[in-house]
Amino acid sequence: MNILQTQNCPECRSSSLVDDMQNGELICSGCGIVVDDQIADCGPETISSNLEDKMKLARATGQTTYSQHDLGITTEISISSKDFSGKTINHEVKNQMNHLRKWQQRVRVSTPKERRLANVLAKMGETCESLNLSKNVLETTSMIYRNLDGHIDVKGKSVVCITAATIYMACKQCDVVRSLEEICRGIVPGKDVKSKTKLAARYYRTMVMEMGSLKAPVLTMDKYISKIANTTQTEVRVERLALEIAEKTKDSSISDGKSPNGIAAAYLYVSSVLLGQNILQRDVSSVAGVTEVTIRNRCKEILTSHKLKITLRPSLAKC
DNA sequence: ATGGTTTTTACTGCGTC
DNA sequence: GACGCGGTAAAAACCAT
Repeated sequence: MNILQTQNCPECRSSSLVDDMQNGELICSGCGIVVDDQIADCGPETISSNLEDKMKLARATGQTTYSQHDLGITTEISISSKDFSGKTINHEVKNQMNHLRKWQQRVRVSTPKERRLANVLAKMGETCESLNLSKNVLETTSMIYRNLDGHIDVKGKSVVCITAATIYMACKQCDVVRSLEEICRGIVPGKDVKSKTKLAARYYRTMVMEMGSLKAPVLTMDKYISKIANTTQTEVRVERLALEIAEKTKDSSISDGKSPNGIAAAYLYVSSVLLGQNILQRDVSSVAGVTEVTIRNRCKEILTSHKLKITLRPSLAKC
């Protein structure tokens, strides 16, 4: 209960009016009469510090999502056979409700544009789930697609490839390392991945050109190194050394035009050898998706490129 | 379509266990 | 002999023009 100072009691002129929010009444604490009833509760939904209680007492979720075409704020007509007070609904009303529900579902996606949006967003949801991408990435993907709609003519473009290109961009924005091919494999498992990747790459280029490079940040080498290190379960100190060497050699031009995966794999391999933790070239190359030859070539470049003051094992020094 | 660059494939030999 | 590594040449893939 709160004491209100702005109003006086019409009976005793007392200024100590209190509101009983539970019953929606305004009461005079002097004479006890109800000054006003059915008053609106303008206060916070709940003062509980417990999240669970807050959720229970909340009037609405207060959350919208870009990953649904209607932002997730649609009205659903439930299939319950009881009304709000628990009384059973009679047969005639029930039929009417079924009819309403059917039409409500139809008008939710009314225009072809909305239908396409719903379709693409559903595909994005499925893909992010199968690729184990976080909700954050899905939301970013959805938002990028919505922004895209005005800039690029998505009509007639492959839903699968647009989805892949958008998720790829969202991953970059969220600092998640996923190659376009990985994403395409998640959408169309099995054959056809190559051609889909190619088309998705074309769409991605168009997107970057239209939306500007700020929307598509370039992933730094440390992200690639960490990803390979995590997948190969490399020791932390090896990863740390790899990151350190990468930092020292970042100014040299060894990474120009080379695949970042190969360079990251080489950094890790060099580090493991230096620390006496012999990771096999075969293992690190298969995780990085490059061949052993590529790793060897990158190793050579790393070791010869810079003034790295490192002592090499005789066998390594040869290269 | 073309030419340059990078990566892959396939093969080889060497050293170590 | 098996294994891991390093080297090489040719082919394939990629990319900018």
